[in-house]
Amino acid sequence: MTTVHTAASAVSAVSAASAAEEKVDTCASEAAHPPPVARGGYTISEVVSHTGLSAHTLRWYERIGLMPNVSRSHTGQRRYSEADLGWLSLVGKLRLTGMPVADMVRYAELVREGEHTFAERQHLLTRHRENVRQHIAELQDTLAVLDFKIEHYADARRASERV
Amino acid sequence: MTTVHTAASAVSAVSAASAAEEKVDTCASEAAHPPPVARGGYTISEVVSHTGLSAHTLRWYERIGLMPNVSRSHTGQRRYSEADLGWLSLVGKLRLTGMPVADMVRYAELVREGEHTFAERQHLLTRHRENVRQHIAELQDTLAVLDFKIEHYADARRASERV
DNA sequence: CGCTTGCTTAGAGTGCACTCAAGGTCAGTA
DNA sequence: TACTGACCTTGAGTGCACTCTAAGCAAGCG
Repeated sequence: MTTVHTAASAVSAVSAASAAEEKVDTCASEAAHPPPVARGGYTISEVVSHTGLSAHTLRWYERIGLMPNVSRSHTGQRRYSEADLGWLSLVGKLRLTGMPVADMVRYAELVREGEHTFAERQHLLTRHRENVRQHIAELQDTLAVLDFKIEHYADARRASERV
Repeated sequence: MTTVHTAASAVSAVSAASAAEEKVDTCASEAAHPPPVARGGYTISEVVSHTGLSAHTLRWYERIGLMPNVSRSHTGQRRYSEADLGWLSLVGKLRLTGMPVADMVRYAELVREGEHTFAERQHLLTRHRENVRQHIAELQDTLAVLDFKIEHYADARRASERV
């Protein structure tokens, strides 16, 4: 039960939203089955059930600058946009692949700073991609060992049952 | 990210050594370059440089029951055997693939308890193998996103330079 | 009106996996 | 003999990523 246990599947549900990414059209239908956007965006509890992250974590992400510019209702409650969900999906992927929060915060800063940071963003992601590739190799290496050992135990058990 | 960042490359150095699984002959020349086994095993600092783990960590592994039965010199210093290095290599792999230390300790207990724990050992490793497989899938999912974004930044930069 | 539910904040607490500190023993060398 | 350096122990400290607490505000309902 390390960091990965809560909401792995839920986060991948969000990742579908991230494919859409940036330009979200704000002009959806207004009355029927009022989509969250008609009320100004998703509430925090909607985002919780959508992503599997806790409300605490969502607020904490905002506090540390990882989830900036979430808009508010007239009573100060958070209203998440589709773009916010897309960003959360990316953050979820980076998190699940072991990027430190500090690096994600740095990336978020770069995004806020505009297009002149493309080079650094590319560099940051490229570095992370290398880490991910290496980690995949380690995992596959381990998979081979696990296969071997599991087969070994299975063999030994079959042999002992036959006696 | 948790757990993965320190000493990743160094541990893979161990796995190379364990791949060899050198059956060291104890009857080597006594004076010249005495092999560690001739002195009763590897010292902790030799294991440190071999594995990339810190001496602190090696002692801590022993304290928590993850690295049992390390023999000692007549002055009480640790002497690691080849088998210990092999075990350490496995532990390194499990650790790099995110198995909680508690589970590794449990596995170590089962190994100590003997052959009647084969079923539970197999179960434990099988469960971990599933986690590893799922994690690989997540990593590859993320890799696709990273490729897409990196290419996007590269394109944008090429375009802006052409202007 | 009171109650519940759901949200707000800043700051403190938790769990994991180390990582270090303090004080000590022992072998080898000047 | 004095010193150096590698090793020993127990217990405390660190960094990360959450996770929870406490106190309070606002809306909806019987």
